[in-house]
Amino acid sequence: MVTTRKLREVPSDHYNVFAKECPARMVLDRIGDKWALLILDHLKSGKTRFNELKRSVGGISQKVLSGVLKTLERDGLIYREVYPTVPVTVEYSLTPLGETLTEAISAVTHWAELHMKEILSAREAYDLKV
Amino acid sequence: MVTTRKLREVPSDHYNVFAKECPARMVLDRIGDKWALLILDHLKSGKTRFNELKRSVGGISQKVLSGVLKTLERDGLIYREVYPTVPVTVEYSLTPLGETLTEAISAVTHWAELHMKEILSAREAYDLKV
DNA sequence: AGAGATTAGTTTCTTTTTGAAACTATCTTT
DNA sequence: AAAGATAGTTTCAAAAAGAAACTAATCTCT
Repeated sequence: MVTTRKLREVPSDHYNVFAKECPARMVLDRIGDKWALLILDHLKSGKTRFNELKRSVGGISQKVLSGVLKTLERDGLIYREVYPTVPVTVEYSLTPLGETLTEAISAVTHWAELHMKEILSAREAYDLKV
Repeated sequence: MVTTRKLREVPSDHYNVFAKECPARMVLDRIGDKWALLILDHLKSGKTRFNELKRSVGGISQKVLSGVLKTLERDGLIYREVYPTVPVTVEYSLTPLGETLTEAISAVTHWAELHMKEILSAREAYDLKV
């Protein structure tokens, strides 16, 4: 026997984000990323175009935005609709599946805004000690 | 005028995770990270030691685990307690502030486990098309 | 007594990812 | 004619992550 450790509840089919090889972990690898969180959270406010997202999500590069949107689309979390206007228009929006995720995500981003002060003062205290 | 875009509600003091320079964003930079999410989520089950965390959070390297724990401690989200046993014992646990975050985080990790199948089939569908 | 394992990390080196900037292509505006 | 907008891709340098070895003190096994 190696160590005694508490096991956590795992839903239905033995999926477990803590297991490196579990597909659920691959899912978390995608959504557990600040850019994905911000993009999904922003899409809650409705269809958004590429450059609009780039302006809204401050500091993201086009390359990363493009990449994250691609994987979110592949994972069925967002739609990508192309309109043959000139220049071309591309609209991104949440799929029903993506919508089921945004509540959880908003809770996290909202938490960040809400508890910022506590974190900043914790940092100050820590930096004084060390 | 640049573009018309919907503004989202911002809590109390004009903090906004979408703004690159906002301190709330720095907070999200920390917690919007798969390793931080997994570590915090795991700590819900109680005090945990370094190597126990390493075993539980599959695939994390010691270097990264050590680094993430350090920043989580600095941000006041976890405690680090050292006991002068031999060999030394170090226990990590959630602070009250950290506990306020774990509910939001569990929602995300739990979502990953719950909706894995939908995501996997979305991927298959996408890969067939492209 | 020496080998091996344990603790919680750090160090070094390689590989991967990220970020910044420039570039594409087509059309409209100045 | 040059500039600006669209939605990206490409290229290159910098930063981060991952793998593996190393630390130091002590206990256990042979």
